[in-house]
Amino acid sequence: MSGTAGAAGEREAAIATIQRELTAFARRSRAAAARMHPELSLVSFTLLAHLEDSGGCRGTDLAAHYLLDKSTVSRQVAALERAGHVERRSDPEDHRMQLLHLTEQGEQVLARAADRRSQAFHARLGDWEPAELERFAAYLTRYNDAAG
Amino acid sequence: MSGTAGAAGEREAAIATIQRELTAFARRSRAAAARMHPELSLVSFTLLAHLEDSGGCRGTDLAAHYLLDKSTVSRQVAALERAGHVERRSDPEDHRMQLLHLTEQGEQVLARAADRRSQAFHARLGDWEPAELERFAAYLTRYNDAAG
DNA sequence: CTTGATAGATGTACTGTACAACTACTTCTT
DNA sequence: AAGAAGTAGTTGTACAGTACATCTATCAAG
Repeated sequence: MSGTAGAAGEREAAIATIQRELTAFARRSRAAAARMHPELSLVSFTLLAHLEDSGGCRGTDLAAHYLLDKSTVSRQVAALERAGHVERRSDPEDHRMQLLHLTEQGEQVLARAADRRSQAFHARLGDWEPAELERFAAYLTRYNDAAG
Repeated sequence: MSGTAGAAGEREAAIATIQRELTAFARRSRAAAARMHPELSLVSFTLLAHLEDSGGCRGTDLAAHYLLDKSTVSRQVAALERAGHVERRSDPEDHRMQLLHLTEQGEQVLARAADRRSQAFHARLGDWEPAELERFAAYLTRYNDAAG
């Protein structure tokens, strides 16, 4: 009896820790990104990264992928265009939509920000064993898949 | 040679995955909190939870702990007070500072939000093995400790 | 008693975000 | 072919969260 109660308690405790630590991380992330690469907010970084990964997509795709309102994306993209990081190309087949793609400058800015992010992550994970990294990566992926 | 290159590559890949998944989580967290408990934003929740954990503290302590500007905390606390979730008590020893503590209503609102958060986490982690939960919790704690 | 430190509030400004209403275009239906 | 319905994107408006600079009140140390 006390055995199962103890096991349930450990389970509770582990979940509480996960909740607390993930929340702490979430709280810090924007400010940390702002410190790491002030020229590119976390959201801008994410959108540019998606454009790079996808090789160009529409605003609607960004909105759907990140659960953002299309107006939010519209303004973000407008700002990124103003900054010279993205370009829009009208589709001759369908004049409603515009394909967004990175400019060369956008690629460079993204690369620099990605580099600084990567350095920060490497610094924090530098002394982890390969097997630990693999497991952590797998756990996070599994968690996010369940959340999304 | 190819052996070490492969190991380094796996390491890189794991770190990249961790980076991607943590970023994805951070991006979603605020909106998720807003959906989960609309009456208490992620930040408000965090501040109330800290007041509960600490059993009452000063605005400055909150600012230091969460790396927020004191003006931000001042306004957040003012809003929480307006909502009836916290009360301030002047210290007769030092009239500069005010001890913040939860009201009974604040405790209830916090408890409800915490409950809904907890349910969401349990739902996502329900089918994890105890050993997996322990390791995930330990990894997150280790990561955050390195980041802070 | 002045000087400097500390706690907090306020003025101002900017970012990210949503919702609603609008325009422009495309596709479907009759 | 004409009108209805759907889709992509923009714009008006509003709000939350945040920072920085500045101000007030208080305390502490010389």
